[in-house]
Amino acid sequence: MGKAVSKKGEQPSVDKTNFETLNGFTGYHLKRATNLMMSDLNATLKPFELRLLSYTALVLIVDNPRIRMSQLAAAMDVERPNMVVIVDALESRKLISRQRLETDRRAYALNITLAGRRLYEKATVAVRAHEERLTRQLDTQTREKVIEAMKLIQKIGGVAHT
Amino acid sequence: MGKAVSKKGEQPSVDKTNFETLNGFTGYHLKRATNLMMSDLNATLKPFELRLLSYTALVLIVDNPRIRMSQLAAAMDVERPNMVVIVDALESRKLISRQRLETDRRAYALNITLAGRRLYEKATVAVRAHEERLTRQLDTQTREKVIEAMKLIQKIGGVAHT
DNA sequence: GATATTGGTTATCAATCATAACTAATTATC
DNA sequence: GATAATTAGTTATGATTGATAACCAATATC
Repeated sequence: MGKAVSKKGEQPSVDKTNFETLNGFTGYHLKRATNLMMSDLNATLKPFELRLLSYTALVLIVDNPRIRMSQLAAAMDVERPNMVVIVDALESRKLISRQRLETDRRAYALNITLAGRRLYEKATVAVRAHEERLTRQLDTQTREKVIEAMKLIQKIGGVAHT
Repeated sequence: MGKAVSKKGEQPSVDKTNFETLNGFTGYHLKRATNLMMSDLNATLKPFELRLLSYTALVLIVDNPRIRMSQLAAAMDVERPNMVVIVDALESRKLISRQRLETDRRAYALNITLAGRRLYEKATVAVRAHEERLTRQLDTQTREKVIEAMKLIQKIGGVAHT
């Protein structure tokens, strides 16, 4: 941390930064907090050799047995080509399995393996601890309110859609 | 929560995706909402040929006249090399000015120009409209609570610190 | 006055994300 | 029932972003 340059104090900017305008923006606070949480989450997942997207895929596969890749990609808002590399990595570690669908032989049914489930369990314990650690200062009611607020924001959808 | 899981484990995944576990994570909702807001923000700034970082830099320069590049970079959590290109772009559009400090001739004092201030004003009107649009469904009290919660999360700082 | 540190810069590299184009299989159209 | 259009997955590639190393000039430290 580089601080403590208060010799003369003639320069207000050298001293402390004024965040007045930015502090008025909800999006600003959201982004800062989210960046922090995501960085901490990735650190939390590192011991399991997982990252945000691979962990999310694991979770969704656990919660949605036999999910297809395209559905997974849509659920995660990830382009299909990028989904492939994530799924490839998980499969090559034998955490999930691809299985051709009899009903549609283009598609794969993705399933968690035993090893995958075990990793999922361990990682999820760590993720819950990470969540608890970062939201400890928020009482349960506030946490609920925040989640509700985030859901409302997502419902609106924004104006940018190209 | 009503689920459409009617049959035996046949193909619930083809129907609707189950987000049960993810929905339990605060970070998940935060990230989704933030992604949406940032995407909408960038669309909002596009007509002004600004993006998140260049707009943020403009704001901080307006609020902190004569700020130095390094301080700006620290305030924005941006590496200095990346700050250079942002400042370069703003300066080449004559929205800000570099001025050598007499007290420290290595550093520059960054200042907003008249054109820069005008663009800042216009862009900020648009950004406030964007914020209003995306948080309209939240009453003032909820908005305050969300911001407070985000500040608390940032205070904790996380465990990841390379 | 030699050494270390800081502000800014350049060049470069890794990671992330999006796009185009292809195959194989399925569905739609006539 | 042949042909066209669409979909699932894949490959290759490109754009954009963010981080690192090394450098120069100026200041600070001893």
